[in-house]
Amino acid sequence: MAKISKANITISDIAESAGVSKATVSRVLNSPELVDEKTREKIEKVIKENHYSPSATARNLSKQISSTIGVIVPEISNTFFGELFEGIEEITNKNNLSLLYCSNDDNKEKDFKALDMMRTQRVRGLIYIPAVNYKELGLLKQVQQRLDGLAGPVICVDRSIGLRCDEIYFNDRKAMYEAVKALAVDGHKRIAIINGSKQNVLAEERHNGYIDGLKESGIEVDESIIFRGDYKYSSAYSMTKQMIKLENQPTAVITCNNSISKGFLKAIYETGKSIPDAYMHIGLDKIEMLNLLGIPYNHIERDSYELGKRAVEILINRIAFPETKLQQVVLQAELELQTCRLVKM
Amino acid sequence: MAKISKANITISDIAESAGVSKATVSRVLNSPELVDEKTREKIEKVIKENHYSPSATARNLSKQISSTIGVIVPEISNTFFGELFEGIEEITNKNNLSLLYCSNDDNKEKDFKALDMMRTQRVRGLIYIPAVNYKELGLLKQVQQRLDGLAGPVICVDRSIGLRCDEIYFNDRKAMYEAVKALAVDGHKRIAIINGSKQNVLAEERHNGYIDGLKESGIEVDESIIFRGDYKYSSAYSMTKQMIKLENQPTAVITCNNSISKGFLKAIYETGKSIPDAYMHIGLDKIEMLNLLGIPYNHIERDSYELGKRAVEILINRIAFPETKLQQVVLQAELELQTCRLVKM
DNA sequence: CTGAAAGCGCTTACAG
DNA sequence: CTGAAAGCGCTTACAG
Repeated sequence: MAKISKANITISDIAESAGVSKATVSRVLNSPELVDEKTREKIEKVIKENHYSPSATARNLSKQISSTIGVIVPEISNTFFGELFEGIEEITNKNNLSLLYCSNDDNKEKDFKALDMMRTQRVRGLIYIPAVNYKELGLLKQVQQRLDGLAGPVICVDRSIGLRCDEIYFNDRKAMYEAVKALAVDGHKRIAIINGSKQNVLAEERHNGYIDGLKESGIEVDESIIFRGDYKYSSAYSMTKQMIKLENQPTAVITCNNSISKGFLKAIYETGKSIPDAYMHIGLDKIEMLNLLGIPYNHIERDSYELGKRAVEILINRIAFPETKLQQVVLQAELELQTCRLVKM
Repeated sequence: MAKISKANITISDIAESAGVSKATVSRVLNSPELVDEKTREKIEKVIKENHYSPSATARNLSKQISSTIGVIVPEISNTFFGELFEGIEEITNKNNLSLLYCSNDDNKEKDFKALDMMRTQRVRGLIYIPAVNYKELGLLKQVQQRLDGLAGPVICVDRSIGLRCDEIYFNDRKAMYEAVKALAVDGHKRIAIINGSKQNVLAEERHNGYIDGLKESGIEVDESIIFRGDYKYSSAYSMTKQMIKLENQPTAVITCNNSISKGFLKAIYETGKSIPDAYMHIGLDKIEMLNLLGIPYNHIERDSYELGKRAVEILINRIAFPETKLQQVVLQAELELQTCRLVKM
């Protein structure tokens, strides 16, 4: 039982060195209780001495199953997804699953490429945030086909686009509805919204919630203060600049994601205006920096860390029980109206 | 050549359906130029019709080499690492490499577990940010042994702790030196520093740069305004509160990472003070929110996106040319003294 | 409790 | 240009 002098030690080397068969070594690795204590100890010693660690590749091939979970996310540098991803990692790590990462940059081509990779890698399950609203584009079938071709189940996160798989997302429509109502109760009659494009499912959800809220509050819809661009900082920035020039000004503004909120604030700030003096404001998602600095910031809070954790749990459950009915989990976003005073700049 | 009706289509199914051998199918997958055009077209048709995609697991085992790169990062929700990770993903994606992700939470145990996983997964190469300063802990050999046991080369990123592998990091010492000098030139003689712990390599680097700067400027070192906690928000917050109570106040403060800067600003803000009226301030790393809002913020800028891209490039190069000499790449951090005016809160 | 053998889905050196 | 065969490093049903 001298040290094995080889670069890549395999199960055969261990078996030989311990004077047993590969099968027995494999058993101490997988079901040690089946192996006689003395043989087991001997084998374990050889394994330890040689720092042997079995190849996941070989095991996966043999078992016809992999131990890695795939995750496809738009972009990790947006805090919402960063925290989502951390939640995911916490649970996969606890369950000794590896994590294969791919970003799709909200881009259809990259998304397809990512899906193909997950396929080829035979991931055990996939956590999937679709890049775009494929339903709108008439590409839903193509995507569904790709999901069906995967080796494991899929959970679709954050964006519900009608895919046949488990889903988990926030109730953005309701949250928006409540935001509008809160503003209306506060006396606001002209409530602007800066939102993403009509192709985006979430933007539509949020738009509908906004309309719900107006109707419920008896406020007429005014297209001139409904702004739709994309979910990027720069688009929100220029729409805000436009808004500021409007004859008939809104008194309150709702911004539909983090980047939009930032673009909005930047434009306001640059113009020498301040919140809430110029407009009452409610943003979607917290902005960490404001929170850390203790600056009150009205927003809809969505716990994306929790979202990530729950998503993995559902996926693991689905892997264990493939036949149970598909589920849609809806998480509640919470309206956080702090002091109704934003940073005074 | 009817559609194959099976759940998991393999190369044998394709071969059979196309009336050729597995070897030939494999060739059209790997080196199509070796295959006769007509046979190739026939095979390609069958592949497409059946949406066949070869198993990376089987291929990896057969080729004795994997197509995934591992990455071990402290935490993705810190913007510095989030952007680093995006840089990494961009390059791996371009090179059709998959990315196996693990976080270590700046925690030794998780770090070891992550390394073991990378071993077992036989990653082609590893991008590694060590959780802690193992040299200090006398565990360098253990870590080195783990790195040596990996299937591929390693690039150590952001923290140089004396590991035998390629390295890339920022010249923090020089950046700190320059920050101190800039403040001294501006007339400051009492320059405080809020820094991470002595166990942390980077904290030591930064500390040394600070001392260099003082010496060069003929300023005596004053221990009472050198604060060392950890790199967390809360620690910086309480140290700042302490600092504010000091008899002999500093006139300028340097904070040694993002979280520390935030804790510092929060404490300053809460006390009703403002920057730069109370203290001139230089932080390490940008703070996105301040930047977006157009609020001037003196800081040392480190492009972590670039760091990530370069790291992968070096790793890919090392994989291609294993025998070339190990390299240490030092990136320059840049002092950005905007208007020397920070947010007025 | 243990071993020999077949098999997982590929690749590739070899022969033709 | 193509195929048969061996091999990659495991697991597991089967026999003993």
